[in-house]
Amino acid sequence: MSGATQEDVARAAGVSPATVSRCLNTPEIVRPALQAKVKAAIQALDYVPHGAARSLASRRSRMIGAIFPSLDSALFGGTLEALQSEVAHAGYTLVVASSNYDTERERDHVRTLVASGIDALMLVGGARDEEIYRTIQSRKIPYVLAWVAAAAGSHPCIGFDNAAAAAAVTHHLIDIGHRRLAVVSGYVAGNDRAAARLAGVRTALAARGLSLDPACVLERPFGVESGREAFRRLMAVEPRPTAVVCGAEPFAYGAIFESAALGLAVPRDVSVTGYDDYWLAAQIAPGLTTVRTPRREMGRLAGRYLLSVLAGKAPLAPRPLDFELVLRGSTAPPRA
Amino acid sequence: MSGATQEDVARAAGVSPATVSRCLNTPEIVRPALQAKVKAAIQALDYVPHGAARSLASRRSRMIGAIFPSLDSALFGGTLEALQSEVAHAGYTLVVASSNYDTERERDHVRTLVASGIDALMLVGGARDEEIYRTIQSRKIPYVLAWVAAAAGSHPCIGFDNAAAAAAVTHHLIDIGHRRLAVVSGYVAGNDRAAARLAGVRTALAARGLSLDPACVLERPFGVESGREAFRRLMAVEPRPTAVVCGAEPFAYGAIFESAALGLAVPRDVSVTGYDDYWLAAQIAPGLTTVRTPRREMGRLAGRYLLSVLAGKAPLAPRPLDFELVLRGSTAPPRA
DNA sequence: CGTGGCGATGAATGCGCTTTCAATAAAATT
DNA sequence: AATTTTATTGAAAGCGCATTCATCGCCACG
Repeated sequence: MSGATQEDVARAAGVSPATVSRCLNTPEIVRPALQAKVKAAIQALDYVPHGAARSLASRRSRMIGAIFPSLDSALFGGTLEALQSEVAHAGYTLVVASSNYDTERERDHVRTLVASGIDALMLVGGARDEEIYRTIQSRKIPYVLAWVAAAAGSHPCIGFDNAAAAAAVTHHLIDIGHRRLAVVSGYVAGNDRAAARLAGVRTALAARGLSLDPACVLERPFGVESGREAFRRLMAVEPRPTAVVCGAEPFAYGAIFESAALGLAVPRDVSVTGYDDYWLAAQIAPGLTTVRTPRREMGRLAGRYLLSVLAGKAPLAPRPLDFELVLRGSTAPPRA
Repeated sequence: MSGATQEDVARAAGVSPATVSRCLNTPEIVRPALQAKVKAAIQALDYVPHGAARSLASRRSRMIGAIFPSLDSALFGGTLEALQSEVAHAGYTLVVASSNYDTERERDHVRTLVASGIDALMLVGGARDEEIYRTIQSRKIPYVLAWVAAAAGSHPCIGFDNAAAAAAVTHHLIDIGHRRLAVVSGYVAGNDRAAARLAGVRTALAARGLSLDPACVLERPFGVESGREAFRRLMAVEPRPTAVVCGAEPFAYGAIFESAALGLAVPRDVSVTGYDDYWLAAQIAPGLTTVRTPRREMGRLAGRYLLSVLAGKAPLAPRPLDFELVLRGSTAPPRA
């Protein structure tokens, strides 16, 4: 009913359970003849090894956990898909959870995942309670932080430099003549990516002797609607900013859509930049100047990193990944 | 190191391991006094029950599996998020995999997930080898098919009627005067949602004595680029169709973007409809006439359904969920 | 003051598998 | 040909927990 056991297979194949186990785990040390018999028995009985029993005996669950701030947005889809594919390829199974950008919930999920026996864990970003890290480290569970290049406390990271990417966008705007910038950012509390991006803008401005008008920095929940609303508000600031740097792409789409509603032309009246480079950035009119983030790459490499730690290989020290500034039509010099 | 065991806790609390177990699983049958001591010991030792051992002894893993055709697209994000949230709320852990719209790979994942001991399983759609169903059923694993309302063989489904939704869109077009429709569809092989949608269009047309010109039915991989290319090709068909029904929303976005490139006006020169109603449908100009699908609802209810089966409660026979035809600016009567 | 009954606890068993460890057969060495 | 390796296999011991089953107080009741 609930499946044949190793012993059933052993009996059917006329060998010991140990041999069946070895056929599955270290086939190279069992004679081909026996192996064939065992394989046949497995087929005949439709034997599927019992995962829990395996985990218990071997102390490895072959499961890897991942907690994302959200599973709904397009943001992490690529990372998730790539991660899943990578670990599945190595025979691992992916356990996911969504923290909803909530540290409390993330903590609970870490607990649950650790209890469920995951062998390794991927988290997004580095901003969280030390307690969470302790929980993971005390169990000696390999982990990696995705979407950031460096986190306080030197945790292993697979990501890019969020601040540098935001700075690159900002420098571009300054280079083409903008002086009054505005920023639409995600909430920076508990979100070090958002914080780094905002900081990157500030750094870039400071390097040119400029700064952000506090009225021109808006924190909003992610979403196009937020982008529209924020853009509307920013366009009412006096003196009006000539460029709006969006810390997440949906804000930028919202800004561009709202500009039409406001009778403003992008980039003639105001420049807009995004952050991530989704497909829409290239399709929308005007095309969105943005920074392309290595979303899938992060999933792939995070998986690879964890797998190699699990395999006992010393993984390469993860280097920051590249981003790419993509110039399109949404940015232009400000009107004289 | 790898954590205290039940026995350690028992010793620390001066009780038997059995009592510790009961404190965790059936606290109502252990005296408050003892319970307090055990809880204290658990705290002190930072005891986390070993999931695999638990599963092995109890024959339940508290894990639920889900296999999606894709994890990257926005398509299933809402369903995934809702499902995860629902099962996590009940103390279950979600194991995901992506089949990449590939039946072979799906089969492998089912095997892996079953082996890893999931208690229940969610799949998308009903088009797959009987063998897969046998694998699941022989293990008596509760399962549910999402995104469809009914599948061959009367499997439990949580979804809406894809054909009816496509038919609703089609009837709308016919009602406002269209007679020459075109369809951009996903590959129908191995994708019963795509197939049902295409069939729904055909049914609706047939009900009015109309039919599809074979040259006006294009199957494409999902994506905006496909939509653009397909739209371009359809606009070259003679006589040119007056409306393009897209079986997936990205096709529709592609069509609308391409129409601008072609110098065609939507809906004046050609009407376009979508399928799913993403946020972009309401933001784009013209707004996209489409059908809103209950994406999150499906995840929530699929989770709830599986949980209630696991709890031994007879779940309500799942009824088809509602979709909603959303009329916006991308459809209008054809030019006379 | 004695007895049946019930609720709470402990002892013991086994879930299905991996993994030493010992045993055997085959191959290699002298 | 005798002996040492080496390559395979089997026997058996848990892995950490849930779960009977038996036990022991304790209270209600007689």
